[in-house]
Amino acid sequence: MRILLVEDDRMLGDGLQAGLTQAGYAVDWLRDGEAAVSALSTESFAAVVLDLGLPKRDGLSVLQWLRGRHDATPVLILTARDQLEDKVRGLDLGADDYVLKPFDLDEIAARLRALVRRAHGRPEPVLTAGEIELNPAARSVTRAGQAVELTPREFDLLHLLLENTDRVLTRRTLEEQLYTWNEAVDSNALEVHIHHLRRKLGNDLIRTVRGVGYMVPAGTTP
Amino acid sequence: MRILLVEDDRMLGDGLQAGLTQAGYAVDWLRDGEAAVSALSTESFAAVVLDLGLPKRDGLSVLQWLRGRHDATPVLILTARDQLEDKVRGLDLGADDYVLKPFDLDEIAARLRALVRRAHGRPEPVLTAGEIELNPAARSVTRAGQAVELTPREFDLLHLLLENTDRVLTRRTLEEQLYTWNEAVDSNALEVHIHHLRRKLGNDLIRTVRGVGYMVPAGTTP
DNA sequence: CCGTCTCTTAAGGTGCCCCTAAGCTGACGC
DNA sequence: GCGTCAGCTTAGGGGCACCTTAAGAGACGG
Repeated sequence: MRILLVEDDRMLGDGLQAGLTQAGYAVDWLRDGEAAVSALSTESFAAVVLDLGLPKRDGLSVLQWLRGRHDATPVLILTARDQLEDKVRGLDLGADDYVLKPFDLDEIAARLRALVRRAHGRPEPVLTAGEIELNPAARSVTRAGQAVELTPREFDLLHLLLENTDRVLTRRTLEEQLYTWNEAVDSNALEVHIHHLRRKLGNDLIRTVRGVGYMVPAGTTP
Repeated sequence: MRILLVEDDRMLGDGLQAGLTQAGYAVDWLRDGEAAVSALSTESFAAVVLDLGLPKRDGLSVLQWLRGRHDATPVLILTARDQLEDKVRGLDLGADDYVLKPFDLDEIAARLRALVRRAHGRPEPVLTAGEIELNPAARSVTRAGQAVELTPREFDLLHLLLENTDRVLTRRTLEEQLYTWNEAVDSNALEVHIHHLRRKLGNDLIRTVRGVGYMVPAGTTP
């Protein structure tokens, strides 16, 4: 289990590295924010232990950058007790947990374990097509990383299409799935929803197969 | 099971000692902070019941000293209702639980039991979402560092939601978890509790997913 | 036994979503 | 090039899910 430790204080860093190594982690120790960003952009870690006061690039900035590229690597923040403001801002920026100075090594190890378990334990299945991503658990959709708001019907319809990429779904099939039982619609409601989806997600995503139905091509944008 | 009681009030201390002894604990009762530090540095206890207003050395100071030497002995803090600030600081300093004056002996005994049990395993991590923090052990919630009082139902509901951030929980799921199979409520009780939570914690925390249920987004507020 | 706190129930209001419908556009066949 | 048809686009009204509020039932402690 490889983790990244970012801490500029020599004494603290040394102690943390020793302790975390003892706890069974493979620890990479860097001293400034820029090095951290560089490492995080090329390598993968099970978690990051991040001090806030860093040379060259602040810890919060590193965190923000990390989350900005949709990297969900668990981040444990080290902060002084009197800097509650930083703590709150860190959590807002997407930190997973924090530990106050002075540190308890056991506590840090325990929290790391919890973080890794939480992050690793449930990989949420995500459906993708081109730049579109759909997360069924969160009922959320993103386009090129940007969140897109869909209504329930729109979401269900897109969900169906993404579960059957590269396969044409007939209008009949779609309506049967969307409208349970007997509330069959006798209008062009389906077309309207397709239209709304295209407005929000781009015209290239859903292809019309004339006389049959609709299809979403798999893989990258065709 | 030996525990340390630190309380300067004669009446209170006497009552607590009697009650806790009755509950099956071996109780050492000390009257001031310095004596407590002295005892804690040489002896081992299954838990500490700590009043905050103490002669010679303040309770919080004792707690800080204890945690400073990486002693993970469970600490239950006794505090007056109007000193919420102390409570929050105590939890930040590593207290495991707190009880408000006036005390209920049964409650204290129960919490002690829970503390000791948990000490053998691992403390539950704090759940966070945005500026909200929930401490399952203490059953406490803070918003931007400020303590927020929740009723039991409200707390349980929030707990469920925070354990599943970024995942939509259906109304059905929530009701099944909140109300043990004996009785499913056939009203909008859930909606009312959601409403109350929003009043206390802000409207942005809990998102309605129409036709499905509720969800609290992890990390920053979208 | 009374006051307080909490939870449920119920009613009324509201905003959003979804269907409908009707006109429009582009494709295909002749 | 024109007719026809499938699908596209737009707008509006109605319904329903959810919100909000208030009050009574129940639990608990004094």
